[in-house]
Amino acid sequence: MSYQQQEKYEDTELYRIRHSAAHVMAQAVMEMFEPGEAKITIGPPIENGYYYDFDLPRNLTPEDLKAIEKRMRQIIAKHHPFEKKVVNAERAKEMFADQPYKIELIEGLEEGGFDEYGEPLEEKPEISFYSHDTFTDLCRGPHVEHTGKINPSAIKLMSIAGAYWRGDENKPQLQRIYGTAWKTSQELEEYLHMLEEAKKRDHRKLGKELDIYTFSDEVGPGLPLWLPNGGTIIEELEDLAKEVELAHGYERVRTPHLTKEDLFHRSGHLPYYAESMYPPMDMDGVKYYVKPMNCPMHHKIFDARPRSYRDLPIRLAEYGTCYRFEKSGELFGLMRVRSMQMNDAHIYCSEDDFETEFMDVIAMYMEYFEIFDIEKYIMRFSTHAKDGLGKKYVDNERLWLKTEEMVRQAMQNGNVPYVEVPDEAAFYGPKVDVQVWSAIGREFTLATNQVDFSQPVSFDLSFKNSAGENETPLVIHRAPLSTHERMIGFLIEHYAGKFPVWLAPEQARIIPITDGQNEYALDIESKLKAVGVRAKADLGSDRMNAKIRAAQKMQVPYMLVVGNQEVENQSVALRLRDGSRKDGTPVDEFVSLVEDKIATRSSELL
RNA sequence: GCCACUGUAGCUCAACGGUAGAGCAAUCGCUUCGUAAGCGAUAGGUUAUGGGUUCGAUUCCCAUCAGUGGCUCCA
Repeated sequence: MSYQQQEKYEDTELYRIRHSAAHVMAQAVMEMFEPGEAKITIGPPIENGYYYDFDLPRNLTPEDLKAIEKRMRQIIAKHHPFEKKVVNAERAKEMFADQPYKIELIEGLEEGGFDEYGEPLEEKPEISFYSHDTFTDLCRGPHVEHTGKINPSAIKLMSIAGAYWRGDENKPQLQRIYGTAWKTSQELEEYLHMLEEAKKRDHRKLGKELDIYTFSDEVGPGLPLWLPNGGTIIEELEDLAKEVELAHGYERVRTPHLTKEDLFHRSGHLPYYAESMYPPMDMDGVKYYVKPMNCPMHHKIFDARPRSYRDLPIRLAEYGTCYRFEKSGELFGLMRVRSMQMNDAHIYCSEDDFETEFMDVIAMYMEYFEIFDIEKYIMRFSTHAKDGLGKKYVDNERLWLKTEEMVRQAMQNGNVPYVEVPDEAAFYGPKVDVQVWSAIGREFTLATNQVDFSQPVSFDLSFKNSAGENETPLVIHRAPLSTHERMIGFLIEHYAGKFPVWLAPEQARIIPITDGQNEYALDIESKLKAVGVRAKADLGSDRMNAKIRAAQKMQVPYMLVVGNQEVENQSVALRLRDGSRKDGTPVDEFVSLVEDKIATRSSELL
């Protein structure tokens, strides 16, 4: 995603090193096959490295990767210069006569139309080649002066993957090799170390270790089962949502998981969203669908009685359970699942109220981000694309342009930084998504704020305005806390399992030093439970050290070690999960400390 | 869905043609200990599932299922 990268990346030496490494890799791969057998496509630098896509007569293996990497080092050692040559299209096509993908690219350039990803270009570019040693590639550069400028001890081939030509699943599938390249071996080591560290906080690993969720083959892929610890976190998130939504004037509703097909025809889901829906079940000739979104039911609640402008805005909230049939390869731990519970709400408002309502949702994001200390994110404003009208998007260009301008104005007036991305909207309107990254660097949408000018019309929603006329409301779909699945997946990684006290499944563990203090430990446990603290006394026969270790591994924020001394003073030897200690803390003092941290949803332990 | 890889006890891994083994967790004893692993014993597996090759399959082959890395797609 281009907006992730600094504009300047393309001007850096690292960019040229990676781009050149891609060419060197392509040479090494070409040498493994008879002339004309291997087809080259594109090989750009990306964040942290580069890739190159090939169409090859056989599949590459991990052993090939080692051989390719070895050959790359040999090529690098020869210090082959990179030479640029500008040619006309005719000559270019001659040179790449046996490279159909290159011919396609040259034709794109010739027509002045398209770059290597098939994206339109502003002006007709020149056609240039870069050659080094035996390898020549259609390429606009830039490169390093010669292959020796690539540090042979700072490169590594990372993985083999499939990728569609021009990212189109209807086009041939290519083999992609990902590589990384740095200036120094130390930078490479740091990068690899960073990847290792990221794996440790992967929610799939931590979610298992912390007993938050599980999957069962018998239940099905993408259908997570929340363990008690996960259930606790869900309860806390819902309590937070209830509080905040009450303060922002929302009302809570409840709707079924299942509806007749007609409702989804009317909403537009069946024409535009059918691919992502579970197939219907047939009841006496009537088809019922499990809901992929809650909106149609909320619309019917709005429509349950006549509405006046005085009632507006109406804000209906529900932690609704939805089911979406995501393709099998798209599933990803908790972050991408087939059953999910959304922090959903629909705001019905007039056009005049739109900006206030839309910005109030953005303000709600900010409130949440502050609570969770979320700092790294991007607001992405997704708009329609003209040629998707009637296919991906409801066919009403006038309303698309109008509502997009309303959102743009609202964001600008509110001074909210955002990037605008065409052709990413929901089928019913433009949206502003909050993009974040998983521990392993995968980007995904956390929260969303969407405009809908389509469903209110198809549902015949209306209210009486002050002039006594019927007016169609706008609908805002919003999910600041995402879904439980994605939010908790994200939070596990965000906190690396060290949840703030209010979210921690177990908030305090009491550890008696010998069983002589068991009774005292149980006393403290019930004192804490009485004020709503999730506490547990560990009365096992392990030594204290082992009990501490067990509590540490579960990231319990507070460990209360109690021996004879503590019993005498009515105190606890407080140990925090960061290893620090506050011995001799009076029990009452600890109780009020933990109560305060929970009540204020503090990120601090002390 | 597509391409590649992987699938052994709850977890992390070993054995890789001669009918499975360790550590941790669990259970039961012993231990009663001052801030990240005390000691011992017991139990736990039709080696994802279903076929095939073989005298013999966890190991080789095929299919299915699931997971992983990507692509596509998304809260």
